[in-house]
Amino acid sequence: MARVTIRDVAKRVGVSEATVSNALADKPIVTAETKARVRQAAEELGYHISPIARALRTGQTGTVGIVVSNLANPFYADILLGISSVLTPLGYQTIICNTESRAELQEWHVTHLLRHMVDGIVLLSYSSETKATTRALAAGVPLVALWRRPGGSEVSFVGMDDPVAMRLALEHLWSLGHRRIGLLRAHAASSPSEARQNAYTEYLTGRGAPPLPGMVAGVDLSIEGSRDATLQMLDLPAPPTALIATSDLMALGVTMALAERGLAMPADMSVVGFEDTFIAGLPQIQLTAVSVPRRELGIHAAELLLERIADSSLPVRDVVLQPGFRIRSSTAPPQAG
Amino acid sequence: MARVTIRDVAKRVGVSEATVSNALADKPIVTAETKARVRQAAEELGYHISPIARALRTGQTGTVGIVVSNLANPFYADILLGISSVLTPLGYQTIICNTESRAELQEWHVTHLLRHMVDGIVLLSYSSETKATTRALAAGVPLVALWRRPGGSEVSFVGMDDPVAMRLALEHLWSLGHRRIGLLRAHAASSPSEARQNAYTEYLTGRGAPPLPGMVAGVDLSIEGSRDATLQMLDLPAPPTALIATSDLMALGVTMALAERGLAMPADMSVVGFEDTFIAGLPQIQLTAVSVPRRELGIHAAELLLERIADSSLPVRDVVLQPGFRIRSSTAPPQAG
DNA sequence: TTGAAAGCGCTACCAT
DNA sequence: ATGGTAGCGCTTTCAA
Repeated sequence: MARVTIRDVAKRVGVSEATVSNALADKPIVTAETKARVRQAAEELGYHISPIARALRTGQTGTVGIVVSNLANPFYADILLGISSVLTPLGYQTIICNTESRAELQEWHVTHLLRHMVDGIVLLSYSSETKATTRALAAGVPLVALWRRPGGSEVSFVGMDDPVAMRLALEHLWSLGHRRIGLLRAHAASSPSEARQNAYTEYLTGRGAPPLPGMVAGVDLSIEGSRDATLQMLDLPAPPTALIATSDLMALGVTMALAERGLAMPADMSVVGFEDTFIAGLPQIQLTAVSVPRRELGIHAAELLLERIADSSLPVRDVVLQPGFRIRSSTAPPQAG
Repeated sequence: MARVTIRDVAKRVGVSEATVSNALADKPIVTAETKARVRQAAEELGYHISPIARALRTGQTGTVGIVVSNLANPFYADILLGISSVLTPLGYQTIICNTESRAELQEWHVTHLLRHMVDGIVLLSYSSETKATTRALAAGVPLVALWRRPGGSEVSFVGMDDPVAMRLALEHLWSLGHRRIGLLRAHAASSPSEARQNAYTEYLTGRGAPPLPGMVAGVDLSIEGSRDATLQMLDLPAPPTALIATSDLMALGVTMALAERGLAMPADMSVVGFEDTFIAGLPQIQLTAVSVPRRELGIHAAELLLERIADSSLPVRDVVLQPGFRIRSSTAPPQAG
């Protein structure tokens, strides 16, 4: 059961290993006839190239790493699906690494991916630039940041138009008559989170209703975190009549808090989510939400990465996708009084 | 920026490459003092082993493959977390492959994992034995099946005690007074699905209430599939008063169907789910469910795999974990009449 | 157009 | 206890 090597094929055809290599790589230098004979023999022997040996020689492994903050979040899972939908058909293996949003795990994973000589890395919701990413760039390994933009440097970026997304949510609520609108934003100091808050402040200020203190809460992405933040907001002297949560999971946290206080949604509180995963569409949830084109985000990230793997001298690029908006039944006009 | 190799370290310390290799592998043959000097030099130069070169030589890559039927299902995501929680700290890279439950993609992924010389493969909800898995075993690559048991052969298996799980659900419903209990099982002819149906039939028959025709539906794992099946059951002359869905997502499909028909849960229909993911616990869902120890399943699978990676002569083993049961508000006594 | 041979970085053997 | 060296399977000059 020993492995079939290029040598076996060469012997079988009666040519050199070099010729087999060139033939299988479909190099123009080899005669069509020789190519045919080589392919035939390879087929018969069940030969397949060893990516490992090839990698040692060329430095190209045919694998790409994906570093993701939370694999168990359906939102990220959908994005991953988008990524592999382009990478897998091309024969790339994807090494998915989960970081639990922990900086040291991010670092660890990127370091290990580099040792394994991945051809490129997608940083999905990566918190910030690190020594490891710097090393990646220095080693010429292309990086694509997705969803969050880590500060600085030579990385391509795929994201959503956050100001537009925020305005979509605000316009909906404003037109329903809401004036005290709270915001639950991601706690981490990431660019999308900040862009959203800026758009939020700008919008409300522009309409003469600048947000009151306590109306913006920075939370982690967990359901519990948003639940707690919501409970705090409900204790404000003039609590919000509507809440914008910048992820579906956060919105679920809001609904938990409301349930605990015996408040009804949307009667007592309107809630707008972000993402619009399948959860938002469940009959019991029916969350009005900004919808994020998850698969498309993944697809674009993969394409940007491939582009730079093919030619690393290409400049980095940014792709910004437009959000949609889906009105369901978690929003309504505020109660009189 | 050329890579630091073992040769550089050897030169620096003034020993041979062989000694460096042995020292870093902590082989007892090397003096403690030499080891110290080698480690020191490696540190100073920023040397790290090349897993690729090592793999070419030893056949061990330090990577394991995970083939999963649906990455976007939070249930499987949780299991993956369990797997990596043991593999990652040990320095293993995990290559996660999504198959969308498609046989040809399963085959494709296993084949590619073998070419990449993974040290072992976890088959998470793998549908059936294939040429690729046979090849894996022939090549001496250990396989662990998780959740579903693919027919035959030399694979370790980690699963749940399905008969017990089913009885937990039935006992709960029976004691509430339900007698017409429907079952939504996975459509595929997998062993757990069948074990559950057998336990179901046996339980009800043993109590003199064998399931009527149409009370068991085989569905795919999607929300829509279960919705459709539920609608059909509701059209039966004597529709069930309770439904057991063998996954949380299926249970959500049931609730969709109920919502469409204007039926209330649990008043008009009790529903028991399987899995008990975070979705089941949401205030709007509150699904009574058999709870599956997802992380533990993953952890055991990883351990079984490591065991056989370390010593492939070890016999395959099975691990069967016990389910829990969580009563929430999707179940109640049947309505009078 | 094809072949011979070097070498990617490492480990395992055999000497010393 | 340490060193020399072959070779894992492949690609890539360079020569023929």
